[in-house]
Amino acid sequence: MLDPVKISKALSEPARYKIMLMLVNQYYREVSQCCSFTTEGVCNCEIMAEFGMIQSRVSYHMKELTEAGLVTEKPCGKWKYYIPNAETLKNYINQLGVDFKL
Amino acid sequence: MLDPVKISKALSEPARYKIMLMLVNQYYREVSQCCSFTTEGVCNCEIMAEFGMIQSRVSYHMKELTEAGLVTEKPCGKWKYYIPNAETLKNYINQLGVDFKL
DNA sequence: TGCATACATCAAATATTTCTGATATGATAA
DNA sequence: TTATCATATCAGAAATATTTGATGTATGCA
Repeated sequence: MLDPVKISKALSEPARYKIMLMLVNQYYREVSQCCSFTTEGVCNCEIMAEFGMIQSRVSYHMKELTEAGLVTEKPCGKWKYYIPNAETLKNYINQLGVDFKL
Repeated sequence: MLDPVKISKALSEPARYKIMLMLVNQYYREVSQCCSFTTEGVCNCEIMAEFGMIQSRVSYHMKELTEAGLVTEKPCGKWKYYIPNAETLKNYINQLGVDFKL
């Protein structure tokens, strides 16, 4: 099911942790920076701008986060929006509690 | 203070996660396998035996766990016992909750 | 249609982590 | 003391992860 080692690894990269923080804080806004209509989620190009990262690097990290289940992708035309997956984070925390008897 | 990225990294290695599970489940026993008296904690050689790992490999991983604050060392003669640090795990979980607004 | 934009993917380079065997340190016991 | 045992540390090898630039794919617009 949920693999706490895999999620730990996804969170263990500083750039990825920062991206997760950004997603959590900005994923719901009135007006998106890219699409001309209201939407939720943060797109690739916003992450590039925020951290000064090149496009392929952002893509790589978003794939890692998505494969760990920490992020959900929402394509929107030629853009792609990312939404943090609170369920996975909750399950991860819960699993740690069970595994380590907290 | 507490660095969630560092703790994630410590937990992101399969061998280390398994060692943490072992520590949590065995750190308090009536009779130690190594010392001739009752003690708490699991020693290096028990971890070696449990997972079939060589000594330097166990030492390496225990150092990583200790430096992340996940384990506390308790020297006992020529042995060294490791005790899981529940406080760090709790703080880690708490920090994730704050950071990701759970 | 052709062009521009956004993101994905690839291969190569670089960086980092993990593993191993050798050796060092420190404690115990004869 | 000397021998032995448990653990630490080191240097090199091996394995993995990350970064980059080039190229591919798909969408939207003129």
